[in-house]
Amino acid sequence: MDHSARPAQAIATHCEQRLSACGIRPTAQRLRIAALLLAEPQHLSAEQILASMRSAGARVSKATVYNTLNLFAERGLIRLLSVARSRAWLDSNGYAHYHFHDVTSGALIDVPVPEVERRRPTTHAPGDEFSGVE
Amino acid sequence: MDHSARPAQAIATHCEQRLSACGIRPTAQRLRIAALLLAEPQHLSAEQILASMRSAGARVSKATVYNTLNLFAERGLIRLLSVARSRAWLDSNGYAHYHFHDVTSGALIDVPVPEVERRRPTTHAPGDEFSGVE
DNA sequence: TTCCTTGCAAAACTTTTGCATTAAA
DNA sequence: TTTAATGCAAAAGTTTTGCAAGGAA
Repeated sequence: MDHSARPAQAIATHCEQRLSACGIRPTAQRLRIAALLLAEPQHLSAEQILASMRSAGARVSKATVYNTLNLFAERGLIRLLSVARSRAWLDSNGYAHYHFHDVTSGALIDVPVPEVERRRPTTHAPGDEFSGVE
Repeated sequence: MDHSARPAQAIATHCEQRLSACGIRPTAQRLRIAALLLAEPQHLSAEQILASMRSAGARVSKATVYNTLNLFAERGLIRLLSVARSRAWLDSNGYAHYHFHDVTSGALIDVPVPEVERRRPTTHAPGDEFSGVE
């Protein structure tokens, strides 16, 4: 008898519901990728996902993994943990500050610490949306 | 008369001192890269630095830019703003948490919000060093 | 001279794209 | 059947590496 907290069938059903809720057709590959990412909180690179799926016997291509990840991120199902397409370097001896990531433009905006602490519920420009806190 | 806050000469001297303080020989290319990064807080990609230097008339190669940036980061002069060599994807509907980046192993560690709030001055494993807050 | 730095080109690696094939509604 | 998703391979983009040439101590 299987004593694991969440049987495979329950996970599959859960993933299917979440994909459908986002208007994503639940294909076999997408369900497997979703199961990996949504089963428990974790950070995976595209390469890790590909390797994991293949070692589990799934036939899947790099392109599909990237397509799927980008689709999931676009629909808000997952989040991308790297800010820019390329890496960014900055002076470490500057003032203490947070980074705000403008998801639309990809820009990275410095915000001084006091400003964040004091004005938590602040105003937004029209159309601004809250994406998440890193 | 030049009314800019920091004359070019002052910036150059300042950069030279900071490089020397880190045991980095202050060559022409390194000083130009340092001037870009240290003049004011900003985030630059390697490509932006290269383009900026070349449009300013400097003769510099990609390899030198990367070598220099990696050297600066290694010596603690600047910081790298992307966590992993590759991008990472994660479930956005997980619990609220921070990310701790293990600089040595490159691992990304989840830490629940309450744990951070309550135990700010916590213990460290021997050899752990504090790298910075993002 | 000796050691370190640089530039160039090629290699390694990550992500995207084009297109024929396959699977889902 | 009609549309959308997949796999493959090639392309595009980013970062690293090897090595000869150049510069500083």
